Amino acid sequence: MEAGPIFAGKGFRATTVREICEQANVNVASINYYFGDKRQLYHQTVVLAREMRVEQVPEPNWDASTDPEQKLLDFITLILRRLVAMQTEPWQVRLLMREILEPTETCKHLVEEYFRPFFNTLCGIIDDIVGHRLPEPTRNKIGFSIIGQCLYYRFSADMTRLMIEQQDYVDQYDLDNLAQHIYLFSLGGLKHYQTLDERVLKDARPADH
Amino acid sequence: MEAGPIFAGKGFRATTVREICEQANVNVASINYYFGDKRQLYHQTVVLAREMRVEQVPEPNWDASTDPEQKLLDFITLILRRLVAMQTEPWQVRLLMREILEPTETCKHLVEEYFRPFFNTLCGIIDDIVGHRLPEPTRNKIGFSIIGQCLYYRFSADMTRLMIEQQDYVDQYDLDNLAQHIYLFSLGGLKHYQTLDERVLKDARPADH
DNA sequence: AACTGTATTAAACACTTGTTTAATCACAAT
DNA sequence: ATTGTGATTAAACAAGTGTTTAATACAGTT
Repeated sequence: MEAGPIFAGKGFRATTVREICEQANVNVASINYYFGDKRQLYHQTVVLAREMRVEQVPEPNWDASTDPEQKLLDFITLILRRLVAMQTEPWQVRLLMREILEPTETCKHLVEEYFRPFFNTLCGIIDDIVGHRLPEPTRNKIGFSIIGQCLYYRFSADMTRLMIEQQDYVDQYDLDNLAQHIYLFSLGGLKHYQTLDERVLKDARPADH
Repeated sequence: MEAGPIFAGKGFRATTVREICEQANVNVASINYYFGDKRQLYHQTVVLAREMRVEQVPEPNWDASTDPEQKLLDFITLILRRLVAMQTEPWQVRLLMREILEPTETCKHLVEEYFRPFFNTLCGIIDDIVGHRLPEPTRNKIGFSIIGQCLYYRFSADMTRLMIEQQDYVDQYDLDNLAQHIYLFSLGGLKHYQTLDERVLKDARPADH
């Protein structure tokens, strides 16, 4: 499968079937013969990318005794490992990133099969740490805050590198360092909610007049 | 300038000069006559988009008495207003987003002229809240955590809408609601650093053996 | 050896792309 | 009225696009 890296690098539109076929040393007609058309090849490639990435970076195994804060750190590390590959960026990541940014039909499939259960796991961890059930929108937003921090280092990686010293990026933005930071920062945010949420929720929703 | 919305919607490559010219009711040769080629038109359009957006959403005016926590809330609101337009997404935002994700030469210009000073303002606010100077990499990462949370709701907006109930999105993810959440969450993260950073920094850097 | 179904190929097809050309137009200055 | 200059146009251009076709090659079966 030579299509992956090319789709990942240039997107669906900018990728030509001729380039793929040349890379794979097959005839231009092969894609239409085997996949129907270019679009279906793309769809198959995205699905494959997700499967490969999940396989490459498996989930941590927790048992009943694993405490929720450790789970949070593990989970953040998992996201960073899966979506935010550091030194070399595997094509699978960039391809999935494109789907998140500009969803095609393929993305619905990704959400149901992968993102939603993934997000639900995170929500469970949040509930465990806070100790009591937050209102669902609040809980979701906390989840998005954690994921958002992680995704930043993928989506904005190129720009971030333009912002800070090259050497700092190598030294201070490795995976464990980032995971540790996001963990600490998010734990702080969570604790803050834990102590404030009753008050805030009461204050934020006065009788609307 | 009819090129903006089209470039924003489909990207440089997928946009055709003929579509732009048709939209603008001018001849296909006009772009080459006025801008040289398609690429230079794109560059001009990005620069214009940034200028328009800054003008559309001006910075808040603070005085010496404004306390830093209020500044943080204002700043988060500013980012959300500028980059994460809610109901209707102006083309300027989507165009700038594309530059962040896949920087062209134009992006270097954006970083120096706009993003870097913007980020420095945020760093100043962080320093004020923490009360003492954090190590620069730590301080930067906190900044990226805050910006990352904001950008999430732009970059992943389409996907987020696939994840949660449509009605919840309308009710619970309006601009003020998000700003309030990101503010609270980030303030918690900051306070956590404020109390832990001396200890963490000592522990995290033992004699390397 | 003849047949069959699949795999592979070069070539052609129909269409779109960004850009260029050369002619025409508008209109102020002479 | 004529000239000159820049704006605007339809047409052409050359290169590239995804897809189709029809011919060929290659197995395995009868």
